[in-house]
Amino acid sequence: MFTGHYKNSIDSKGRVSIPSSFRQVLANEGFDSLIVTNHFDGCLYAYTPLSWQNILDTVSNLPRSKKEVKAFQRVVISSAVECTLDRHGRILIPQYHRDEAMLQKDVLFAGVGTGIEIWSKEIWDNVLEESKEILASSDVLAELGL
Amino acid sequence: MFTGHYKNSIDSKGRVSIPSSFRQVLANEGFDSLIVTNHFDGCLYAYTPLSWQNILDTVSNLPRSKKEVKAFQRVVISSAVECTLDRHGRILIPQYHRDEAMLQKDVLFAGVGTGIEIWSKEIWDNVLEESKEILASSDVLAELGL
DNA sequence: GTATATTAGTGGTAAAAAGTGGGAAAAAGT
DNA sequence: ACTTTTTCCCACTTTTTACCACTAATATAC
Repeated sequence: MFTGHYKNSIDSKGRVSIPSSFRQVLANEGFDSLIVTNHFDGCLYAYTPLSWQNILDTVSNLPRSKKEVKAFQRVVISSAVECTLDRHGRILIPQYHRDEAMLQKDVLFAGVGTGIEIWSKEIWDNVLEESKEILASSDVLAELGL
Repeated sequence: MFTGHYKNSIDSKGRVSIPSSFRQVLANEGFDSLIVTNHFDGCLYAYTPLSWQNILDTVSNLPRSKKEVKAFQRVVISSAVECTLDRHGRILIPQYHRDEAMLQKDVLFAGVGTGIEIWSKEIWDNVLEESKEILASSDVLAELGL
């Protein structure tokens, strides 16, 4: 499970270090790569190879005639890249993903349990505030038993 | 069960001693670490590894498409860090948590049964007063069977 | 009541790990 | 065959972690 959040910086080649805590989670599962995809709300989302396979399996059993399925395939699946960690624990994020998520300098990695959200620091700050408000003004937590 | 409250001081590196009474509770359960998270009302909240695992399990079975679930993941899960006690019984509280809870010098640990609230002493004093007033001016307790 | 032993809490330093930047070799594309 | 892009490797800086020493407080023994 990925938890915690960390800020690292992306260099001119598009390389960023994966926070070491996340690398340990990966290593425990026996992996040395992440699947990075678009996440249609301003961030990128990184899956472990295992959890990505689950997504692929789920989708392949859905009817392509449904327009939402097609949309998912086009946005998420066709943007997915397997990024292998280099010997210092960095991945290379393709240009189109950097553009999509507006990654320029400070990159924020947020562990959200089964995966990792990848944000531009500035955008993350705003999203986090919004999220706090959502939690504060809602009884969902109680309903969920949290 | 964590009970009582204790004041310790945080140093420039972000280290604080966990009150020894709490350490004994942890040790009895066979643990030497706490999971520290945001508690979106001015304090931090520390779980035992066991009770934190329950939270994770609950959340990982919820649909990420719901906005409250995402909010919870972003605020709570992506703020969670496992803090291992050093040989003197201290934990290291990350900068972002210190900022969030405005921990500067005096840190107050309040045992609230299943977990521990971590407050800046000054804020705690106020919250405690407010809490007393809430109790004094309400019959909810009776309704709750207390 | 004083002295001694034990435990709790605090602060600093040195070693290790994590993160960052650049250059050379290899591969791909033209 | 040459240019451009990508990948791999090395060197450096910063941060983190582990270790050690000290003070204060509490409890125990005389």
